[in-house]
Amino acid sequence: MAASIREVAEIAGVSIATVSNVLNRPELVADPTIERVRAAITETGYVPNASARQLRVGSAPTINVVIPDISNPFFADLTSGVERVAAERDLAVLIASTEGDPEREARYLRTIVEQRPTGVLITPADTTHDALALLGDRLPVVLVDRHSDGDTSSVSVDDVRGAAIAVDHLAELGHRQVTWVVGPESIPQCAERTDGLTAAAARHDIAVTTMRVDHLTVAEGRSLAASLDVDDLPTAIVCANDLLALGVEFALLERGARIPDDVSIVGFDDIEFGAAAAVPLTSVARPSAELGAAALELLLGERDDSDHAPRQIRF
Amino acid sequence: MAASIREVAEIAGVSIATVSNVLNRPELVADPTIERVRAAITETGYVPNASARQLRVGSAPTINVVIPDISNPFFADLTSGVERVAAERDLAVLIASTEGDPEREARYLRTIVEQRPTGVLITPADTTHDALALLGDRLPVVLVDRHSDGDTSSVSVDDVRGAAIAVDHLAELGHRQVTWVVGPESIPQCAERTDGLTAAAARHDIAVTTMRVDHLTVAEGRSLAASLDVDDLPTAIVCANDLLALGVEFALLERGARIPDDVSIVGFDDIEFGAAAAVPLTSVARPSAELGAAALELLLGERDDSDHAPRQIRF
DNA sequence: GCGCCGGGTTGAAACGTTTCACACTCTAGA
DNA sequence: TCTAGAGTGTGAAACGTTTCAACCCGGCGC
Repeated sequence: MAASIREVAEIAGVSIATVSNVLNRPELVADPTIERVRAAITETGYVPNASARQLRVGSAPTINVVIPDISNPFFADLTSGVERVAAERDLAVLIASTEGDPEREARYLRTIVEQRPTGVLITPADTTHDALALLGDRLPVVLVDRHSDGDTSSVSVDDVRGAAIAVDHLAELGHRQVTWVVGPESIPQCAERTDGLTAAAARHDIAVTTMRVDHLTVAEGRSLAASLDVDDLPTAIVCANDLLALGVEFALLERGARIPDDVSIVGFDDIEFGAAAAVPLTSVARPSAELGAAALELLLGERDDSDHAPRQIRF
Repeated sequence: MAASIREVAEIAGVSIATVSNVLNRPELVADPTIERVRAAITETGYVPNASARQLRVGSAPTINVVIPDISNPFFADLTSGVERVAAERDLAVLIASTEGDPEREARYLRTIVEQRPTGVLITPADTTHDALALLGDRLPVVLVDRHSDGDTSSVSVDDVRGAAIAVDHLAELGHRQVTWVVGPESIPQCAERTDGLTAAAARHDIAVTTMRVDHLTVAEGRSLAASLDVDDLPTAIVCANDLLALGVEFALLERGARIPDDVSIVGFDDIEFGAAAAVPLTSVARPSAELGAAALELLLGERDDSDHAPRQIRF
């Protein structure tokens, strides 16, 4: 049905090799021939078949991005950083969202490996890295927003330091205690931020109360805040990300708390929604788009250098 | 480098056809043989090459979703509806975000056509449908959240009616005038809602003031609200989507307006963030996930029936 | 007049699958 | 004893590209 390179060649009166050359290395072809082939292409509405090309060439001009949650603006921003540098290199970016489900993640990775893309950027759903085992060393991979311990490259943020910044800030404002709202320790961000926060709190002699939630979402933040005694609030609440923080803030505002007079709320990621909230969220910014861009650049650089030493970049 | 079906066949002592059968139609193969082939597969770490398969079969087990803005929760939800039904059919869902840029959209569509996926779901960036011309009738396509005039199938929402619902609601509350905050008319949703709103307003004898923004984002909502006189607010503001509405709400709250006492704000889409806002947003709900699911089902149904009559579904 | 060069073009192999038609071996029934 | 048919397995073609080696041909230097 769809026109193939053979028909184009026939109409233009050349061989299929020449058609291929017109498409990929026009400098080898005489001008009038190029002309004729181009005409034949538009006449037939020919579109090259990517599968055939990839089969021959060995890999697809494609970057797959695997993230846990597409509705988290942090990941949306990250993706746009990836897309920016991909566009320069004529690579298409394909996004898959695992909803934090390791099984789904595995499914996606399996089909991705079958696809033989140029590379994969992944933020694994949890810390148990068997996800990577699936990829093996079959494909160039860079971990994004996860620090790796040496075998794979990664681009991440120094979350220990980030948490310290948050605490320093609160200490400066005179707080003597904070409540730390955090997700499961299997998410590395949570673990690192817990470390950074407790260390910094100890340094400033600040007391920490920890509350745990299952997911880093607005809804969980809300329901957690519902369990707080609004007449006996801590002076400061630090949340493991902005979604949580927004949830907490909304719920508390609703129940009549004044922010930041009664309680200071701090989040992580600095998403656009946070700045736009009723009481703009104080947040430890993380360079999401830069993170994505750097990850892809690292990936591409690594692919070109045969020198395969994995690198870890920290922001 | 990567093991191919040939090596597996050799190790298992069978032909490649048999390996292929083990993978795709195991009922044709004797149990002990299956066993042997499976062992060879794990031994070699064989992963089938999707390009080769697709080249042979003609299409990839893949659905491409093209949307204007991945950070709009409405589209994120829509996508998750698509993923749900895709998972049942063992199809992978790949998302591309055009950021409302028609040129980018064109680029994506070009590579998608080359990929020969099972189908494409698209919310075109603007109303001038040359995007579809690119696809031609090469691929099964369903328009999502856009109504089409007959040549292609589509799944959309009756926005005229939605706008009417909003106005009816306001009329019931006793409002005599509304301010309508809307994006460019080239976005069909905006146009339809404008129609529905003005018609319904006329019916209720309500005065409409229209204000126009360029993008349907929180940021635009904020800056628009900044231009309002906070001491002389309209009694009701209807915004073309929830992002705008949230922006307006946040900006007005910040400037001391009381909501809903001073002014009622109504949005469209009923995104999770809206419900979670300081003053929960009143919003005309739209079944985002259902929209996505229905679109994919329509697409698949159409592919199977050779009966090619395009259908338009309205929620 | 000869050999060489280089620009332009092409034939054919190769990429890794799926699938169709066919072949082989048994068993059961006539 | 012969045949039909079920149950397994296989050889080879086909999918649509890219690329390499080879070819053709006209012009140039000798």
